[in-house]
This record gives sequence, C-alpha cells and structure tokens, in this order.
Amino acid sequence: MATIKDIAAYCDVAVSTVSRVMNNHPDVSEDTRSKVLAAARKLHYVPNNSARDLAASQTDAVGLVVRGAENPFFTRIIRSIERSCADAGCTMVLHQIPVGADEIERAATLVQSKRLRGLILLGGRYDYTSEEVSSLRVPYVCCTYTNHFGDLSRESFSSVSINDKAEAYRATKYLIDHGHQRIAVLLDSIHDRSISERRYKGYCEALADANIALDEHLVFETGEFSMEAAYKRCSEYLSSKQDFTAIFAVADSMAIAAMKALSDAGLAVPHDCSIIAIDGIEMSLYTVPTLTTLVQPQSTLGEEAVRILRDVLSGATTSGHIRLETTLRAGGTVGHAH
Amino acid sequence: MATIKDIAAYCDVAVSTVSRVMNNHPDVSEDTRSKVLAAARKLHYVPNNSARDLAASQTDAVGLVVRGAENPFFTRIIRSIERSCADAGCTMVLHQIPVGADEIERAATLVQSKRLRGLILLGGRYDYTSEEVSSLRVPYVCCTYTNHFGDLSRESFSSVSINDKAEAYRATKYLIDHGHQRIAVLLDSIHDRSISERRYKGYCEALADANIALDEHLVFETGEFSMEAAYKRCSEYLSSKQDFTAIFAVADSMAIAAMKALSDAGLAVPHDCSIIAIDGIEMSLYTVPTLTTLVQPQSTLGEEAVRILRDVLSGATTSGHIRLETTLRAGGTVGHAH
DNA sequence: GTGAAAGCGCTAACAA
DNA sequence: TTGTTAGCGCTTTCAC
Repeated sequence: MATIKDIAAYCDVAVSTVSRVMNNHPDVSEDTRSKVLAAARKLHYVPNNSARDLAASQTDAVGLVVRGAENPFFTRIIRSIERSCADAGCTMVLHQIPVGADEIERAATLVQSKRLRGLILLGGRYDYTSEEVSSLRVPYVCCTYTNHFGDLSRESFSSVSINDKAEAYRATKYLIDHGHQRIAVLLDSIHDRSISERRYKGYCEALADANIALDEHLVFETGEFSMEAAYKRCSEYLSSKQDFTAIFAVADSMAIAAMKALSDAGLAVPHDCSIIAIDGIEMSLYTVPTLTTLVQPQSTLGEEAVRILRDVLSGATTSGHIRLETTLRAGGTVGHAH
Repeated sequence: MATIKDIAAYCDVAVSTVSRVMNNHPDVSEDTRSKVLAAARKLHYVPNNSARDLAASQTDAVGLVVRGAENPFFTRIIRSIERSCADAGCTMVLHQIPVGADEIERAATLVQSKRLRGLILLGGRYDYTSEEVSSLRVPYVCCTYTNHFGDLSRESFSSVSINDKAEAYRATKYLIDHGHQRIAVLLDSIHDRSISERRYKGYCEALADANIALDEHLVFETGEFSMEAAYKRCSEYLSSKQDFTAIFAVADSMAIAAMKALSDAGLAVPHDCSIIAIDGIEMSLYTVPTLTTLVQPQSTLGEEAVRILRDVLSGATTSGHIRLETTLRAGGTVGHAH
C-alpha cells in the first residue's frame, strides 16, 4: 500500500510537498504538482484516513444518530442523508439506538471516540436543555424535529422540521370539513414531550376552533411508536364499541395498522370510519384504499439537514433552521360523515 | 480531551500500561487495572479511534454496501447488522449504491480509502467471477445471496442466504396444492442472473412437477425491483384480461403492489386471485387480508453475516456459508381455486 | 516554492 | 508485571 513517503521518494521531493499537492494547497509549482499526481496514480496511492484524521485531529466524518430506526418514515430520510454526505465527500457514521436510550449521551460518546465533526439527529426529543447538549461539543442538526420544549437558543443548534402542530391542525380540520365530529386521535403519548404531544395540540386546537368538545375516550395512546402497538390499541377499543367516525393518526405506519384493526373488526374504510395521517411513506400509496395523508418532503428533509451541517462546519453560518411544509395527498380513506 | 498520556501521568504509570488495560490485555495486575480504569472514568477518557487504527495499521471498521436500499426487505437486515457490529465493537460504514452500479467496484474503492477490514454485501449479483472479486482484497460476506451463477470457490468467499429455488418451489407448490393451475409469477427479470432468475426456476420446477404447462404470458417481468414497477406491470395486464387465479411474487413489496393493482381492477383477494410471496417484511402483516408469505429470518441473516465476518477476520475460519430456511406464514391471501 | 522536523494518540515490540 | 521506545501516515509550522 503506497504512502506519501513512497511518492515523495519516487518523485524525489519531500513528503510535505506531496501532502500539499494532495490537499490542493496553493503554493506548489505546476510542475511538481503534476509530477506528484502522476506518481500517485501510477503507484495506486489512496490516502489513509486514519493518519489524516489523527494529524488533523479531526475526521471527515459526521454521525447520524437514529432513535427508533424501525420507523419506516426514516428509511427514505436516512437514504437521502447518506447520499448527500457521500456527494459532499464526507463519511457518514450511522448509529442506531433503542427507543429508550438517551440520544445525547450516546451521541456525545460517539463524537469523542470517532472524532466526528458534526451530527445529525433523527427521532430525538423536543426538550433538550442547553446543559445536556453542551456535552456534544460539535454542531448538530435536529432532523424532523426542533426544540419546542427545551431552552436552546436558536443560534446554538440547527433544525429541519415541519410545523407539527399546524400540520396536525390541518389534518384534523380536513376531517372536520368532511363532516366528522367524533374524531379519534392515534398517537404515542400526549405527554411524550415530542412529536405526539405537538400533534395532539394541533388536533385539540382544530376541535376547539370547530366547537367540538374534546373526548378523552377518543384519545388512543399506544405508549410506543410501533405498528403493533397501534394495531393493538385500536383493536382493544373496537372490541367494545365504535363511536367515532374518523381517526387522525400521527404517523402513516400507525394509520396502516389502524386500518388493519378496523378491517379485522369488520369495519370498512372510509364508509364506517375515515382516516388521515401525516408522513407519506411509500407503503401508504399501496393500502386499500390509498391512505389520505400529509406527505412530508422526506428527501428534502435529509438533504437540507446535510446542507445546514456543512454550512455550519465550513463556518458560513453558526446555525440554521428550516421549516418545510407537507403536501396533502388525497387518497381514498376520508369520506363524508353520515 | 483526555488521552492515555493524561491517564498515565495521573496514575503514575506508563502509557503502555494504560493501553494494556484499555485493550484488556492479560498481564496487568488487578491493582493497576482498577486504578487506571477509575482514572479513565474520572477524566472522561474516550479512546481516539484514528490513532488506534493508525497504530494498529488497520481500522475496526467493516463496510456494508447496499444496492437498492429502497427495498423494505433490507431495513431490518441493515438494522441487525448495525446492531451486531456495534455489539462486537466495530464500526460499520454504510454505503448505499444505485441499482445500476457495480457493487464490487464501489466496494473496492471503499475498502482502500477507509481501510476497511471486511465487507458485507447486500443486494449483490449472484455471478461474481474470481477475477473481479480479487480487487476487494478483504474478506466479504454475501448477505441474502450466494454465488450461484459465478465461479467462486466455496473457500474464497462467505454467504448467508436462503435457498431461493427451493423456497420459490415451495411457494408455488402451496398455490398448486390449493387447486391453482393458472399461476402468474411476478418478478424483476427471468434473466437477471440473480434472485428473480433463481426463484423463477423454482416456480418452473413446481409447475413441471405438477404437470402444469408454463405459460409465458403469465410471467410478469417488471424490469426493476420496485413497488411502482410491480403495480404498473400488473395493472397493464389486468386492463386487458385476467386469466390466472393466483400470483407468486418474488418479494413481499411486489406482492403488496400487486394486491393494490388487483383491488384497483375490481378484483378481490383471495376470491378472484390468490397471492403468495417470499420475505416477511413487517408491513405484510398489515395488508388486508394479511399476506401469505414465506418469512425470511431477517435478523438472523444479519447477525450471521456479522458473525461469519468476525470469524474470518479473527482467523478462526477462512470462509463460512450458512443457508437458512423460511417459515410459512399463512395469512389470508391464498384461497382455493374455483 | 520546497524541505526538515515535530508531533497527532495509540500499539507493540523489547527490556527490565 | 511494568516501562521505554519506535513507529503507524499524515499535516503543519518554521526555515530556507
């Protein structure tokens, strides 16, 4: 395996010169530059990342910490982040952590051991405190969420997200506009200090604005973000009664599980029950009927996260916040109440 | 940032002693060991991977090259590989490549620049030649496939897979046993030198063994491995006629797309058409009716791939091949022909 | 514009 | 059982 030393010897120059050429430093004569480049190609030189990182005391790597990678909504985002990183020439280190783990703690360790330059967090909490994130010591971007319940200053972190409350409001309103009054909401927990809590807020406000009283019995908390839990929760409720005409699910995956529960209970969508969700995962195009949902710009979410992180790392900015919008895709799961 | 030097100074021992402790080397007295460990914790020591890799002149990283990461079947496998790597204390470098790209070429470059110790390949071709893989220069494991159409010797590579032909035979036979004679097959291409070609073979043999003539019109080639293509292909066919009573899809995702196409054409599953597939992705539990499929042990596939790679890297073996079996999950998509 | 040399933090002989 | 020391391959001052 050829090293810069080999090339230096081969070209009869100093290793520092080779290093300069490899890093596109300005002051190298055109002559030596091309000579070195030719030798590098000839000797099949490939830089050793470890050595480079050690000397520069930082890597070219950014970390992607994903909590709850089982969520199908993340697949496309992860793919787009990986692709954007590759295009930008930096290594992406994927680290998946269990739903119960503390992503900040894990991320901090990862940053140190892998000498990461920056982080992208997927599926994190909405309530970071400035104290806890101080352990990170590198720039980070919250992807698909922001610091709604925390105390971070806008300048101290970055985020790419949608307006959870507003979008949930929109979804609920869509059902109300279709004549629904008894609308159930399917979510993880109304006190999760995270996505469910925010979207629940939007649901509540939409009901309030339409003068519909909130009925706690129609708040289906699953306790975790899985299809299995969503299916179970719906089934339990349906086995006793069905006194709602529509469901707003905070995620496509949950909606799909709910549709299955409805079907198993002998109910037809949308005839007996309408359903709407937020996400727009690929699979939601293939449910029968097609799921009506607010589609998040998944690829863009990932691309923007990488873009912001790079801008911050290059010193162009100190932080960045982007709020994207969803697109309503009217499928066949919402009908008029009767 | 604390280094072993800091710890050495703090404990008044040599750096090599600290290094020994950190690497669990045997001959260190219990006294010094605990003293060093305590200091490490106290000073928040985290080893610097770059330095470690450089000194050891190899990294702790293995690469995972995924071709066609959009395939939902891969999600759980990727997750399990990542988890197994983390548990084993090695870094996993994920690299996704487009369906059209050459995974061996990409992998070879990745190995050199990142100094990878080994590779796991997901979604690769079945026809590697010994010449092309020689560029890899590190041990690799083919995950979910093997070298059926290539010329590799068993000792020169590793694999974790199912018996594609046999499982396809089993799926087709299951339909035949339910009285079906006009059975369509949904796949990428019968000449893809890969998964589709192997499974097609199993389909053909099952038909032959049952004395059912192969009807080329019932071979639905999509040309690519996507839900969209599968949906389109089925829809096209159905718009002209429906002269089959069952479909064998080579993948769950394709089957789900086919079910949508059937539904859109006004056909009921399984009444008008039965359907069976191979994979067992989570989503297939939530289709209506539940998809009947041969479930692959996805987590095990990933775990075994990592285990084999580690065995090879540690020198315990030179290669390993594991063939796993699927489990039939009878859902509601297969009925008796009438 | 180029070279010499001092590390980056760690591992692994080799001594003691 | 422990310490000393020489690198691993590269970047980066600082001279020239």
